[in-house]
Amino acid sequence: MSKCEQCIVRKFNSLKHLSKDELVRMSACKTSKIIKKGEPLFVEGEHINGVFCIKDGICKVSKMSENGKNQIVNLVHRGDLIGERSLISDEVSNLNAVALNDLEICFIPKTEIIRDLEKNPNFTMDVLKTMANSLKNADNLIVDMAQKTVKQRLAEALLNLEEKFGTTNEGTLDIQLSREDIANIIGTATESAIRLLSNLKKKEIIVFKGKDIKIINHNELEKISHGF
Amino acid sequence: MSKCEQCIVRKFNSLKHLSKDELVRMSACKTSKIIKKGEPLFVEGEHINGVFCIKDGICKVSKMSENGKNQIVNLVHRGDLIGERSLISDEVSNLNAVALNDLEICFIPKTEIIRDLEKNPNFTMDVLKTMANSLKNADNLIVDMAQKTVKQRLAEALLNLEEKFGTTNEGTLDIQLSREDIANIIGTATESAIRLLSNLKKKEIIVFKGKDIKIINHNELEKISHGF
DNA sequence: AAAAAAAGCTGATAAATATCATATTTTATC
DNA sequence: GATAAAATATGATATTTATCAGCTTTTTTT
Repeated sequence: MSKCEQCIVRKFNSLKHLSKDELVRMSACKTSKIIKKGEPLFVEGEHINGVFCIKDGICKVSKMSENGKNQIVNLVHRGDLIGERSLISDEVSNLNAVALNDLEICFIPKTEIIRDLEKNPNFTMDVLKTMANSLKNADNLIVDMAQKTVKQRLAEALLNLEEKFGTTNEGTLDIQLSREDIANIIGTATESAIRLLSNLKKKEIIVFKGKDIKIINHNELEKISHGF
Repeated sequence: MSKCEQCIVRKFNSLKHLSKDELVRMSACKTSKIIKKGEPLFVEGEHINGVFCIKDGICKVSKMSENGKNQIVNLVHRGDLIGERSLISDEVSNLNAVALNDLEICFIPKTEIIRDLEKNPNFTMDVLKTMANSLKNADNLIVDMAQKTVKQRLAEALLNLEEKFGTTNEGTLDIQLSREDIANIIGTATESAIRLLSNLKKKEIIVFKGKDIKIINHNELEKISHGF
Protein backbone atom coordinates (compact mmCIF):
# COMPACT_ATOMS: atom_id res chain seq x y z
CA MET A 1 0.00 0.00 0.00
CA SER A 2 1.25 3.48 -0.89
CA LYS A 3 2.41 5.86 1.79
CA CYS A 4 0.76 9.22 2.45
CA GLU A 5 4.11 10.89 3.11
CA GLN A 6 5.18 9.95 -0.41
CA CYS A 7 1.88 10.65 -2.08
CA ILE A 8 1.92 13.61 -4.42
CA VAL A 9 -1.84 14.00 -4.30
CA ARG A 10 -1.87 15.38 -0.76
CA LYS A 11 -0.03 18.46 -2.02
CA PHE A 12 -3.28 19.56 -3.64
CA ASN A 13 -5.34 19.70 -0.47
CA SER A 14 -5.28 20.57 3.23
CA LEU A 15 -3.23 17.47 4.01
CA LYS A 16 -0.19 19.34 2.72
CA HIS A 17 -0.02 21.01 6.13
CA LEU A 18 0.50 17.76 8.01
CA SER A 19 3.91 16.94 9.42
CA LYS A 20 5.93 13.87 8.50
CA ASP A 21 4.87 12.21 11.74
CA GLU A 22 1.22 12.95 11.19
CA LEU A 23 1.43 11.56 7.68
CA VAL A 24 3.11 8.38 8.83
CA ARG A 25 0.36 7.82 11.36
CA MET A 26 -2.23 8.55 8.72
CA SER A 27 -0.64 6.01 6.39
CA ALA A 28 -0.97 3.42 9.07
CA CYS A 29 -4.71 3.82 9.46
CA LYS A 30 -5.87 4.79 6.00
CA THR A 31 -7.34 2.32 3.53
CA SER A 32 -7.20 2.47 -0.26
CA LYS A 33 -9.98 1.47 -2.56
CA ILE A 34 -11.06 1.37 -6.16
CA ILE A 35 -14.62 2.43 -6.91
CA LYS A 36 -15.89 1.28 -10.30
CA LYS A 37 -17.55 3.71 -12.67
CA GLY A 38 -21.15 4.23 -11.65
CA GLU A 39 -20.67 2.82 -8.15
CA PRO A 40 -21.37 5.02 -5.12
CA LEU A 41 -18.61 6.19 -2.83
CA PHE A 42 -21.27 7.05 -0.28
CA VAL A 43 -24.96 7.89 -0.29
CA GLU A 44 -27.33 10.33 1.38
CA GLY A 45 -28.04 9.37 4.98
CA GLU A 46 -24.91 7.29 5.34
CA HIS A 47 -22.52 7.75 8.25
CA ILE A 48 -19.27 8.37 6.48
CA ASN A 49 -17.00 8.32 9.53
CA GLY A 50 -14.02 9.73 7.75
CA VAL A 51 -12.71 11.61 4.79
CA PHE A 52 -11.95 10.46 1.26
CA CYS A 53 -8.91 11.68 -0.61
CA ILE A 54 -9.25 11.25 -4.34
CA LYS A 55 -6.11 9.89 -5.98
CA ASP A 56 -7.54 9.48 -9.43
CA GLY A 57 -10.79 9.75 -11.29
CA ILE A 58 -13.80 12.03 -11.07
CA CYS A 59 -16.68 11.79 -8.64
CA LYS A 60 -20.05 13.45 -9.00
CA VAL A 61 -21.53 14.84 -5.82
CA SER A 62 -25.28 15.12 -5.95
CA LYS A 63 -28.48 15.35 -3.99
CA MET A 64 -31.89 13.93 -4.72
CA SER A 65 -34.69 16.45 -4.95
CA GLU A 66 -38.17 15.57 -3.70
CA ASN A 67 -39.48 15.05 -7.21
CA GLY A 68 -36.88 12.38 -7.76
CA LYS A 69 -34.40 14.36 -9.79
CA ASN A 70 -30.73 14.21 -9.08
CA GLN A 71 -29.00 17.56 -8.78
CA ILE A 72 -25.23 17.51 -9.17
CA VAL A 73 -23.80 20.12 -6.82
CA ASN A 74 -20.13 19.43 -7.42
CA LEU A 75 -17.62 17.42 -9.40
CA VAL A 76 -14.50 16.48 -7.48
CA HIS A 77 -11.29 14.98 -8.78
CA ARG A 78 -7.63 14.16 -8.14
CA GLY A 79 -6.42 15.92 -5.04
CA ASP A 80 -9.80 16.82 -3.63
CA LEU A 81 -10.95 15.81 -0.18
CA ILE A 82 -14.56 14.85 0.28
CA GLY A 83 -16.61 14.14 3.36
CA GLU A 84 -15.16 16.84 5.62
CA ARG A 85 -18.51 18.56 6.00
CA SER A 86 -20.31 15.59 7.48
CA LEU A 87 -17.33 14.75 9.62
CA ILE A 88 -17.13 18.21 11.13
CA SER A 89 -20.82 18.58 11.87
CA ASP A 90 -20.96 14.97 13.01
CA GLU A 91 -23.97 14.19 10.87
CA VAL A 92 -24.87 11.66 8.23
CA SER A 93 -24.06 12.71 4.70
CA ASN A 94 -26.53 15.03 2.99
CA LEU A 95 -25.08 14.18 -0.40
CA ASN A 96 -24.44 11.25 -2.73
CA ALA A 97 -21.04 10.66 -4.28
CA VAL A 98 -20.88 8.45 -7.36
CA ALA A 99 -17.86 7.54 -9.48
CA LEU A 100 -18.03 9.12 -12.91
CA ASN A 101 -15.15 6.92 -14.01
CA ASP A 102 -13.03 4.42 -12.14
CA LEU A 103 -12.06 6.07 -8.91
CA GLU A 104 -8.95 5.54 -6.84
CA ILE A 105 -9.41 6.84 -3.32
CA CYS A 106 -7.98 6.66 0.15
CA PHE A 107 -10.19 6.66 3.20
CA ILE A 108 -8.92 8.33 6.35
CA PRO A 109 -10.90 7.51 9.48
CA LYS A 110 -12.57 10.25 11.44
CA THR A 111 -10.51 9.84 14.61
CA GLU A 112 -7.33 10.52 12.71
CA ILE A 113 -8.68 13.69 11.07
CA ILE A 114 -10.14 14.97 14.33
CA ARG A 115 -6.80 14.45 16.06
CA ASP A 116 -5.03 16.45 13.37
CA LEU A 117 -7.66 19.19 13.50
CA GLU A 118 -7.09 19.48 17.22
CA LYS A 119 -3.32 19.37 17.09
CA ASN A 120 -2.37 21.15 13.90
CA PRO A 121 -3.71 24.71 13.53
CA ASN A 122 -2.26 25.10 10.03
CA PHE A 123 -4.24 22.11 8.90
CA THR A 124 -7.39 23.39 10.57
CA MET A 125 -7.01 26.84 9.05
CA ASP A 126 -6.58 25.33 5.63
CA VAL A 127 -9.71 23.20 6.06
CA LEU A 128 -11.50 26.36 7.14
CA LYS A 129 -10.27 28.19 4.05
CA THR A 130 -11.33 25.36 1.78
CA MET A 131 -14.75 25.36 3.35
CA ALA A 132 -15.02 29.15 3.03
CA ASN A 133 -14.21 28.80 -0.62
CA SER A 134 -16.81 26.08 -1.11
CA LEU A 135 -19.32 28.36 0.53
CA LYS A 136 -18.54 31.16 -1.89
CA ASN A 137 -18.93 28.79 -4.81
CA ALA A 138 -22.21 27.55 -3.40
CA ASP A 139 -23.55 31.09 -3.09
CA ASN A 140 -22.62 31.79 -6.68
CA LEU A 141 -24.35 28.62 -7.77
CA ILE A 142 -27.51 29.57 -5.87
CA VAL A 143 -27.63 32.89 -7.70
CA ASP A 144 -27.02 31.23 -11.05
CA MET A 145 -29.70 28.64 -10.47
CA ALA A 146 -32.19 31.23 -9.33
CA GLN A 147 -31.53 33.91 -11.91
CA LYS A 148 -30.02 32.46 -15.06
CA THR A 149 -31.90 30.70 -17.83
CA VAL A 150 -31.11 27.09 -18.64
CA LYS A 151 -29.31 28.24 -21.79
CA GLN A 152 -27.07 30.55 -19.77
CA ARG A 153 -26.35 27.86 -17.21
CA LEU A 154 -25.41 25.38 -19.92
CA ALA A 155 -22.98 27.83 -21.52
CA GLU A 156 -21.45 28.61 -18.16
CA ALA A 157 -21.24 24.93 -17.20
CA LEU A 158 -19.37 24.05 -20.38
CA LEU A 159 -16.85 26.82 -19.79
CA ASN A 160 -16.43 25.79 -16.16
CA LEU A 161 -15.90 22.17 -17.13
CA GLU A 162 -13.17 23.15 -19.55
CA GLU A 163 -11.50 25.33 -16.95
CA LYS A 164 -11.66 22.69 -14.23
CA PHE A 165 -10.88 19.52 -16.17
CA GLY A 166 -8.99 20.89 -19.15
CA THR A 167 -8.95 19.49 -22.64
CA THR A 168 -7.56 16.39 -24.35
CA ASN A 169 -5.17 16.45 -27.33
CA GLU A 170 -8.24 16.56 -29.50
CA GLY A 171 -9.37 19.73 -27.75
CA THR A 172 -12.39 18.04 -26.24
CA LEU A 173 -13.37 18.49 -22.58
CA ASP A 174 -11.39 16.04 -20.48
CA ILE A 175 -14.47 14.72 -18.74
CA GLN A 176 -17.08 12.32 -20.05
CA LEU A 177 -20.57 13.26 -19.04
CA SER A 178 -23.82 11.79 -20.29
CA ARG A 179 -26.55 14.14 -21.45
CA GLU A 180 -28.36 13.25 -18.27
CA ASP A 181 -25.35 14.26 -16.17
CA ILE A 182 -25.18 17.58 -17.95
CA ALA A 183 -28.89 18.09 -17.34
CA ASN A 184 -28.34 17.28 -13.66
CA ILE A 185 -25.55 19.81 -13.42
CA ILE A 186 -27.54 22.69 -14.87
CA GLY A 187 -30.80 21.59 -13.29
CA THR A 188 -33.06 20.88 -16.22
CA ALA A 189 -34.77 18.02 -18.03
CA THR A 190 -32.49 15.76 -20.04
CA GLU A 191 -34.42 16.58 -23.22
CA SER A 192 -33.92 20.29 -22.66
CA ALA A 193 -30.18 19.84 -22.18
CA ILE A 194 -29.98 17.77 -25.37
CA ARG A 195 -31.94 20.36 -27.32
CA LEU A 196 -29.78 23.24 -26.16
CA LEU A 197 -26.60 21.29 -26.86
CA SER A 198 -27.61 20.50 -30.41
CA ASN A 199 -28.53 24.15 -30.77
CA LEU A 200 -25.01 25.17 -29.76
CA LYS A 201 -23.72 22.61 -32.23
CA LYS A 202 -25.90 23.98 -35.01
CA LYS A 203 -24.52 27.46 -34.34
CA GLU A 204 -21.00 25.99 -34.48
CA ILE A 205 -20.16 27.05 -30.96
CA ILE A 206 -19.39 23.49 -29.95
CA VAL A 207 -18.80 20.25 -31.85
CA PHE A 208 -19.27 16.64 -30.83
CA LYS A 209 -16.37 14.24 -31.29
CA GLY A 210 -17.93 10.89 -30.55
CA LYS A 211 -19.12 11.13 -26.95
CA ASP A 212 -16.98 14.16 -26.29
CA ILE A 213 -17.66 17.84 -26.54
CA LYS A 214 -15.27 20.41 -27.92
CA ILE A 215 -15.78 24.12 -27.46
CA ILE A 216 -14.84 25.98 -30.62
CA ASN A 217 -16.23 29.45 -29.96
CA HIS A 218 -15.40 30.37 -26.40
CA ASN A 219 -16.27 33.99 -26.93
CA GLU A 220 -19.78 33.28 -28.03
CA LEU A 221 -20.30 30.80 -25.21
CA GLU A 222 -19.13 33.45 -22.78
CA LYS A 223 -21.63 35.89 -24.23
CA ILE A 224 -24.48 33.40 -23.96
CA SER A 225 -23.60 32.67 -20.35
CA HIS A 226 -23.87 36.39 -19.62
CA GLY A 227 -27.26 36.57 -21.25
CA PHE A 228 -26.67 37.91 -24.73
CA MET B 1 -20.35 51.03 25.38
CA SER B 2 -21.56 47.54 26.29
CA LYS B 3 -19.11 44.83 27.19
CA CYS B 4 -18.77 41.58 25.23
CA GLU B 5 -18.28 39.54 28.37
CA GLN B 6 -21.68 40.69 29.59
CA CYS B 7 -23.42 40.48 26.24
CA ILE B 8 -26.03 37.77 26.04
CA VAL B 9 -25.96 37.73 22.25
CA ARG B 10 -22.57 36.04 22.04
CA LYS B 11 -24.11 32.92 23.59
CA PHE B 12 -25.83 32.30 20.26
CA ASN B 13 -22.70 32.05 18.16
CA SER B 14 -19.10 30.84 18.10
CA LEU B 15 -18.01 33.65 20.43
CA LYS B 16 -19.46 31.62 23.30
CA HIS B 17 -16.24 29.63 23.26
CA LEU B 18 -14.03 32.61 24.06
CA SER B 19 -12.54 32.98 27.52
CA LYS B 20 -13.16 35.92 29.82
CA ASP B 21 -9.77 37.37 28.88
CA GLU B 22 -10.42 37.02 25.19
CA LEU B 23 -13.79 38.71 25.57
CA VAL B 24 -12.33 41.60 27.52
CA ARG B 25 -9.77 42.17 24.82
CA MET B 26 -12.49 41.95 22.21
CA SER B 27 -14.57 44.51 24.07
CA ALA B 28 -11.65 46.89 23.96
CA CYS B 29 -11.32 46.80 20.20
CA LYS B 30 -14.88 46.27 19.01
CA THR B 31 -17.09 49.10 17.81
CA SER B 32 -20.88 49.29 17.97
CA LYS B 33 -23.08 50.76 15.31
CA ILE B 34 -26.68 51.31 14.31
CA ILE B 35 -27.51 50.70 10.66
CA LYS B 36 -30.77 52.27 9.55
CA LYS B 37 -33.39 50.25 7.69
CA GLY B 38 -32.43 49.98 4.04
CA GLU B 39 -28.82 51.00 4.60
CA PRO B 40 -26.00 48.60 3.67
CA LEU B 41 -23.82 46.97 6.28
CA PHE B 42 -21.37 46.13 3.54
CA VAL B 43 -21.45 45.67 -0.21
CA GLU B 44 -20.03 43.31 -2.81
CA GLY B 45 -16.38 44.00 -3.49
CA GLU B 46 -15.80 45.72 -0.18
CA HIS B 47 -12.92 44.77 2.11
CA ILE B 48 -14.76 43.99 5.33
CA ASN B 49 -11.71 43.51 7.54
CA GLY B 50 -13.61 42.00 10.39
CA VAL B 51 -16.72 40.29 11.55
CA PHE B 52 -20.13 41.70 12.45
CA CYS B 53 -22.09 40.37 15.38
CA ILE B 54 -25.78 41.18 15.15
CA LYS B 55 -27.26 42.39 18.42
CA ASP B 56 -30.68 43.24 17.07
CA GLY B 57 -32.57 43.47 13.81
CA ILE B 58 -32.57 41.48 10.61
CA CYS B 59 -30.13 41.76 7.75
CA LYS B 60 -30.66 40.48 4.23
CA VAL B 61 -27.62 38.96 2.58
CA SER B 62 -27.77 39.06 -1.17
CA LYS B 63 -25.84 38.92 -4.39
CA MET B 64 -26.43 40.76 -7.64
CA SER B 65 -26.91 38.56 -10.67
CA GLU B 66 -25.58 39.64 -14.04
CA ASN B 67 -29.03 40.59 -15.27
CA GLY B 68 -29.34 43.07 -12.44
CA LYS B 69 -31.52 41.06 -10.13
CA ASN B 70 -30.80 40.77 -6.48
CA GLN B 71 -30.82 37.26 -5.07
CA ILE B 72 -31.21 36.99 -1.31
CA VAL B 73 -29.10 34.04 -0.17
CA ASN B 74 -29.64 34.42 3.56
CA LEU B 75 -31.42 36.36 6.27
CA VAL B 76 -29.41 36.83 9.45
CA HIS B 77 -30.56 38.09 12.80
CA ARG B 78 -29.81 38.48 16.52
CA GLY B 79 -26.90 36.34 17.51
CA ASP B 80 -25.59 35.65 14.04
CA LEU B 81 -22.06 36.42 12.94
CA ILE B 82 -21.52 37.69 9.45
CA GLY B 83 -18.39 38.29 7.46
CA GLU B 84 -16.39 35.26 8.60
CA ARG B 85 -16.22 33.84 5.11
CA SER B 86 -14.45 36.84 3.58
CA LEU B 87 -12.21 37.17 6.60
CA ILE B 88 -11.06 33.58 6.45
CA SER B 89 -10.36 33.49 2.73
CA ASP B 90 -8.87 36.98 2.93
CA GLU B 91 -10.95 38.25 0.05
CA VAL B 92 -13.33 41.11 -0.58
CA SER B 93 -16.95 40.32 0.14
CA ASN B 94 -18.86 38.41 -2.49
CA LEU B 95 -22.16 39.45 -0.95
CA ASN B 96 -24.21 42.49 0.00
CA ALA B 97 -25.68 42.90 3.47
CA VAL B 98 -28.56 45.37 3.86
CA ALA B 99 -30.57 46.17 6.98
CA LEU B 100 -34.14 44.95 6.70
CA ASN B 101 -35.03 46.96 9.78
CA ASP B 102 -32.92 49.06 12.13
CA LEU B 103 -29.85 47.02 12.88
CA GLU B 104 -27.73 47.04 16.00
CA ILE B 105 -24.35 45.48 15.36
CA CYS B 106 -20.87 45.18 16.78
CA PHE B 107 -17.84 45.12 14.55
CA ILE B 108 -14.86 43.03 15.62
CA PRO B 109 -11.67 43.75 13.69
CA LYS B 110 -9.98 41.01 11.74
CA THR B 111 -6.76 40.92 13.78
CA GLU B 112 -8.72 40.10 16.91
CA ILE B 113 -10.65 37.27 15.28
CA ILE B 114 -7.54 35.82 13.67
CA ARG B 115 -5.75 35.87 16.99
CA ASP B 116 -8.61 33.95 18.61
CA LEU B 117 -8.74 31.48 15.74
CA GLU B 118 -5.04 30.80 16.23
CA LYS B 119 -5.16 30.54 19.98
CA ASN B 120 -8.50 28.99 20.81
CA PRO B 121 -9.21 25.62 19.17
CA ASN B 122 -12.73 25.43 20.59
CA PHE B 123 -13.59 28.69 18.93
CA THR B 124 -12.05 27.55 15.67
CA MET B 125 -13.89 24.25 15.73
CA ASP B 126 -17.16 26.04 16.33
CA VAL B 127 -16.54 28.40 13.41
CA LEU B 128 -15.75 25.33 11.34
CA LYS B 129 -19.02 23.71 12.41
CA THR B 130 -21.02 26.82 11.65
CA MET B 131 -19.44 27.01 8.23
CA ALA B 132 -20.13 23.31 7.61
CA ASN B 133 -23.74 23.92 8.49
CA SER B 134 -23.97 26.91 6.17
CA LEU B 135 -22.56 24.73 3.44
CA LYS B 136 -25.24 22.12 3.98
CA ASN B 137 -27.93 24.78 3.83
CA ALA B 138 -26.41 26.19 0.68
CA ASP B 139 -26.42 22.77 -0.98
CA ASN B 140 -30.08 22.34 -0.11
CA LEU B 141 -30.87 25.75 -1.53
CA ILE B 142 -29.06 24.92 -4.75
CA VAL B 143 -31.19 21.83 -5.18
CA ASP B 144 -34.39 23.73 -4.40
CA MET B 145 -33.55 26.51 -6.82
CA ALA B 146 -32.66 24.06 -9.54
CA GLN B 147 -35.49 21.59 -9.12
CA LYS B 148 -38.50 23.20 -7.46
CA THR B 149 -41.08 25.38 -9.14
CA VAL B 150 -41.55 28.96 -8.00
CA LYS B 151 -44.78 27.95 -6.29
CA GLN B 152 -42.99 25.24 -4.31
CA ARG B 153 -40.19 27.60 -3.36
CA LEU B 154 -42.65 30.21 -2.15
CA ALA B 155 -44.48 27.71 0.04
CA GLU B 156 -41.20 26.48 1.46
CA ALA B 157 -39.89 29.99 2.02
CA LEU B 158 -42.98 30.98 4.00
CA LEU B 159 -42.64 27.94 6.22
CA ASN B 160 -38.93 28.58 6.70
CA LEU B 161 -39.55 32.20 7.60
CA GLU B 162 -42.04 31.20 10.25
CA GLU B 163 -39.66 28.63 11.66
CA LYS B 164 -36.71 31.00 11.74
CA PHE B 165 -38.34 34.25 12.84
CA GLY B 166 -41.42 32.99 14.63
CA THR B 167 -44.78 34.70 14.83
CA THR B 168 -46.18 37.78 16.55
CA ASN B 169 -49.14 37.75 18.95
CA GLU B 170 -51.31 38.15 15.91
CA GLY B 171 -49.88 34.98 14.46
CA THR B 172 -48.22 36.80 11.59
CA LEU B 173 -44.65 36.11 10.53
CA ASP B 174 -42.31 38.14 12.72
CA ILE B 175 -40.44 39.60 9.76
CA GLN B 176 -41.55 42.35 7.41
CA LEU B 177 -40.63 41.67 3.84
CA SER B 178 -41.72 43.57 0.75
CA ARG B 179 -43.12 41.62 -2.17
CA GLU B 180 -39.87 42.38 -3.92
CA ASP B 181 -37.88 40.88 -1.03
CA ILE B 182 -39.96 37.74 -1.19
CA ALA B 183 -39.41 37.54 -4.93
CA ASN B 184 -35.67 37.94 -4.33
CA ILE B 185 -35.66 35.13 -1.81
CA ILE B 186 -37.37 32.63 -4.06
CA GLY B 187 -35.69 33.88 -7.22
CA THR B 188 -38.55 35.07 -9.35
CA ALA B 189 -40.08 38.24 -10.77
CA THR B 190 -41.87 40.46 -8.26
CA GLU B 191 -45.13 40.13 -10.21
CA SER B 192 -44.92 36.36 -10.09
CA ALA B 193 -44.39 36.40 -6.34
CA ILE B 194 -47.38 38.72 -5.90
CA ARG B 195 -49.56 36.53 -8.08
CA LEU B 196 -48.67 33.36 -6.22
CA LEU B 197 -49.17 35.04 -2.85
CA SER B 198 -52.65 36.26 -3.75
CA ASN B 199 -53.34 32.78 -5.01
CA LEU B 200 -52.42 31.31 -1.62
CA LYS B 201 -54.65 33.96 -0.05
CA LYS B 202 -57.55 33.07 -2.31
CA LYS B 203 -57.19 29.44 -1.31
CA GLU B 204 -57.20 30.57 2.35
CA ILE B 205 -53.78 29.09 3.02
CA ILE B 206 -52.44 32.46 4.14
CA VAL B 207 -54.04 35.80 5.07
CA PHE B 208 -52.68 39.32 4.93
CA LYS B 209 -52.89 41.45 8.06
CA GLY B 210 -51.85 44.85 6.83
CA LYS B 211 -48.30 44.38 5.60
CA ASP B 212 -47.92 41.12 7.42
CA ILE B 213 -48.51 37.55 6.38
CA LYS B 214 -50.15 34.91 8.52
CA ILE B 215 -50.03 31.24 7.64
CA ILE B 216 -53.34 29.59 8.43
CA ASN B 217 -53.01 26.23 6.70
CA HIS B 218 -49.55 24.88 7.39
CA ASN B 219 -50.42 21.45 6.20
CA GLU B 220 -51.45 22.61 2.76
CA LEU B 221 -48.41 24.84 2.46
CA GLU B 222 -46.23 21.89 3.34
CA LYS B 223 -47.92 19.84 0.63
CA ILE B 224 -47.43 22.56 -1.96
CA SER B 225 -43.76 22.86 -1.06
CA HIS B 226 -43.39 19.12 -1.69
CA GLY B 227 -45.02 19.44 -5.08
CA PHE B 228 -48.63 18.42 -4.60
C1' DA C 1 -53.55 68.01 2.89
C1' DA C 2 -51.85 67.68 -1.76
C1' DA C 3 -48.54 65.84 -4.76
C1' DA C 4 -45.21 62.58 -5.86
C1' DA C 5 -43.19 58.31 -5.39
C1' DA C 6 -43.16 53.70 -4.27
C1' DA C 7 -45.36 49.42 -3.60
C1' DG C 8 -48.84 46.33 -4.69
C1' DC C 9 -51.96 44.28 -7.94
C1' DT C 10 -54.01 42.30 -12.32
C1' DG C 11 -54.47 41.15 -17.20
C1' DA C 12 -52.53 40.07 -21.65
C1' DT C 13 -49.02 38.12 -23.98
C1' DA C 14 -44.53 36.16 -25.00
C1' DA C 15 -40.79 33.30 -23.86
C1' DA C 16 -38.79 29.48 -21.54
C1' DT C 17 -39.10 24.95 -20.07
C1' DA C 18 -41.26 20.40 -18.97
C1' DT C 19 -43.56 16.58 -20.48
C1' DC C 20 -44.96 13.02 -23.46
C1' DA C 21 -44.41 10.43 -27.55
C1' DT C 22 -41.64 8.34 -30.74
C1' DA C 23 -37.62 7.56 -33.59
C1' DT C 24 -32.77 6.75 -34.09
C1' DT C 25 -28.26 5.64 -32.65
C1' DT C 26 -25.02 3.62 -29.58
C1' DT C 27 -23.66 0.30 -26.24
C1' DA C 28 -24.01 -3.92 -23.72
C1' DT C 29 -25.25 -8.80 -23.49
C1' DC C 30 -25.76 -13.20 -24.85
C1' DG D 1 -23.36 -10.89 -34.97
C1' DA D 2 -28.12 -10.70 -33.31
C1' DT D 3 -30.86 -8.88 -29.76
C1' DA D 4 -31.91 -6.12 -25.98
C1' DA D 5 -31.19 -2.16 -23.45
C1' DA D 6 -29.73 2.35 -22.82
C1' DA D 7 -28.65 6.83 -24.52
C1' DT D 8 -29.48 10.38 -27.71
C1' DA D 9 -32.44 13.03 -30.59
C1' DT D 10 -36.57 15.57 -32.22
C1' DG D 11 -41.45 17.04 -32.60
C1' DA D 12 -45.79 18.39 -30.52
C1' DT D 13 -47.93 20.23 -26.82
C1' DA D 14 -48.83 21.84 -22.10
C1' DT D 15 -47.26 24.30 -18.27
C1' DT D 16 -44.67 27.63 -16.00
C1' DT D 17 -42.73 31.97 -15.67
C1' DA D 18 -41.26 36.61 -17.39
C1' DT D 19 -42.35 40.77 -19.34
C1' DC D 20 -44.96 44.74 -20.34
C1' DA D 21 -48.72 47.76 -19.53
C1' DG D 22 -51.84 49.95 -16.85
C1' DC D 23 -54.21 50.57 -12.63
C1' DT D 24 -54.93 51.03 -7.43
C1' DT D 25 -53.34 51.56 -2.93
C1' DT D 26 -50.01 52.94 0.37
C1' DT D 27 -46.22 55.66 1.85
C1' DT D 28 -43.32 59.59 1.68
C1' DT D 29 -42.34 64.26 0.73
C1' DT D 30 -43.36 68.86 0.46
